[in-house]
Amino acid sequence: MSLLNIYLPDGSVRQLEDGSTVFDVAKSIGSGLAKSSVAGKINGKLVDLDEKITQGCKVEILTDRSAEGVDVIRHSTAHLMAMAVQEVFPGTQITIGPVVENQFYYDVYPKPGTKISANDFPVIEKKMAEIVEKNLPVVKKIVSRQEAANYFASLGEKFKVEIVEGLPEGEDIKIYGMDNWFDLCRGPHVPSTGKLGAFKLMSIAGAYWRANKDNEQLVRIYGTAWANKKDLDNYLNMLEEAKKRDHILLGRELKLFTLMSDIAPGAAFFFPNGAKLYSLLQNYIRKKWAKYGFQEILSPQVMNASLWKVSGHYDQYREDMYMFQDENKEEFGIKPMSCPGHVRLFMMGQKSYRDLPLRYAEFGTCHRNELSGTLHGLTRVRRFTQDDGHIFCTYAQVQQEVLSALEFVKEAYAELGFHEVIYMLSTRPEKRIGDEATWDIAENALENALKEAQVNYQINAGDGAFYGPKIDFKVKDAIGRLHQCATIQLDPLMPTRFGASYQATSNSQETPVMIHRAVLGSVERFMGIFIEHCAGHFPLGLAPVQCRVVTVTESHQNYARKIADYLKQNGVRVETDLDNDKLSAKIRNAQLLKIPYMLVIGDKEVQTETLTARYRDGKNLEPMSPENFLEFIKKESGVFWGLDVNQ
RNA sequence: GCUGGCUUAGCUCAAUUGGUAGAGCACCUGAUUUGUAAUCAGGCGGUUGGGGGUUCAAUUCCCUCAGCCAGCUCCA
Repeated sequence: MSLLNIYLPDGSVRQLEDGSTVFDVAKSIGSGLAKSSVAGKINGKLVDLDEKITQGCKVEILTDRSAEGVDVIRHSTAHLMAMAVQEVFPGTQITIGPVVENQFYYDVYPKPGTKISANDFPVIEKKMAEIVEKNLPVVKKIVSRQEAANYFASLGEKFKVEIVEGLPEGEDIKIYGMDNWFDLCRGPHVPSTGKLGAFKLMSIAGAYWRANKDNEQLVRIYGTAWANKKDLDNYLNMLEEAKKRDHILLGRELKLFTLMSDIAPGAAFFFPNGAKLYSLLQNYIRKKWAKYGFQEILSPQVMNASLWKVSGHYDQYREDMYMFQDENKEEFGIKPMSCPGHVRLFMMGQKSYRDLPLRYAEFGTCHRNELSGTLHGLTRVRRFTQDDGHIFCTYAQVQQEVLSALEFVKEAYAELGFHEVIYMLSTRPEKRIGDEATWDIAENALENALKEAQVNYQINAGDGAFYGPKIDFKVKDAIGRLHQCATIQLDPLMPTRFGASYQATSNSQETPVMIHRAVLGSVERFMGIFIEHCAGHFPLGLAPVQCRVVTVTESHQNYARKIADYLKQNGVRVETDLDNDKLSAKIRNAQLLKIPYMLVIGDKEVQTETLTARYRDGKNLEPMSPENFLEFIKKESGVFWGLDVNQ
């Protein structure tokens, strides 16, 4: 018997007997690892624990503590659920059951006349628990295409037969089974059902076979599965927490905005408090524009169809644009984006290499007729305002400009309280225009900028736009959800389509490259994410109302007004509550509005000419003079002080 | 747009098998003058999302349109 050398992720070498499996590797490292292992990787490829190792391969053990390991658990739980559904509802056919973020689903085709609803979840979950209890081994069979087709045909599983027939000829087909129940699958799966158990069925939705509405209507059952009960509970709690933070709910409670979906679906109405937050965010970005060398411009809301024809949007996105004809039957469109207008503005007058890089920025309010089913609160809307910036430059300048844009994003998100940002470089897609040399230059420029900025980034191969590569950003919010906001895109196409040019040192006319970049993405969407991120407890500097003066009795009104006037004149966003309610009621009302500071005014304060500030966490500051409180507010507001134009 | 679920007062929700709607909060008025999350009393408020149908009778059953929610798809 010979020995096999295998390599572990840390680079160390280990020797195992010929015929050993991935599980044996785990055992050789430690019994704890073997116990928590659910699958493995050989040379980067996901495999089952019983997969045989080969000479010189790289082996990785996936435990239930790793993200990939938990996804294996989810996938196995999807199979478990499908098995249970077929036991509870005999005659149901199975199709596919993939893993999605934190969850899994399985599409099933119930026997005609059978209706599966969320009310059936307890029964299905109970059946699943029984199978887990039995700790059935998950067995794998390698069969030929014909064998697989025959097997599923004998069960009347026409969807499975269709999938099998679509697989390439000659390739081995894997089927996984528990007891007498088998499903076609690439795997890997957990070794036995005892590894499962921390799951919950979540929701039910309709779907079509192969996502085509002319095909059979399937029932899609969603569930979530985790390594253990604690992780499951954490996830369910996170969902509960997310519900409480829902920006639509908070938008109403905090009097920020309202949705009048009957008259303006996908477009919000902002109350004064919401409009204040909106303009504070805009002014914050304006300040950054100035710092990073952008000049603010304004472009029209409605432009002739000829513009959209040149830009390509007319052909590509006309259905989603608001188009209309004027009295001369001339066609116009409300802008779905600002880029073409910015290119046209760039083209006005002569441009020289001395003008580059030229950085234009605009709060571009755009309208896109998004499908009704996609609309949601502030995060998916038909009317939105992008903090849109376009840099016109030479290829030689791209790297420096991208680096500067990266700094912009990094700085802004840190200041806005998002401390984890994921950077992704999306490279050339299959369907693309432009020559390979240009793509090389463009991708290298973006990658070099990422390296120079010293940030970790992932590469999303093939996910770039058809005209150029891009850097996308995902920010993590307070409860761990990722949101895509900022973007930096390289675009040599748009300037070319419009024939934009500048005069180079060689006296020739050259086409500039264009960098699209947005930091917030859209003010609306960012606001929605921001509301949920801080659960309505806005940082002092961005709170629409920073403090509310509350009186103990009517006799304190004059002094309270004096305080409020003083703070207001000095740039603090302050309001008063001078009603004859009990102090406790006033505190409660301010608390419900999540106003950062309540300034309590009673006999004590009037006599000593002070105020007692109560923070929304319930703690009082030492009584202080209005002057000292003003200084305190200024300091606490940090970079956000002075953004309010009405101050 | 597609699939499923849903739509009752500003908000959160009630209303037996079909018998033309109630409560709390909010709001308004009055009383109360109060020290850190709800003072008391009275009052206003609804063509039950719009339209159509079945029925002696529809919030309830059916059709249709709109909107909302969860997914799908999409996100220039």
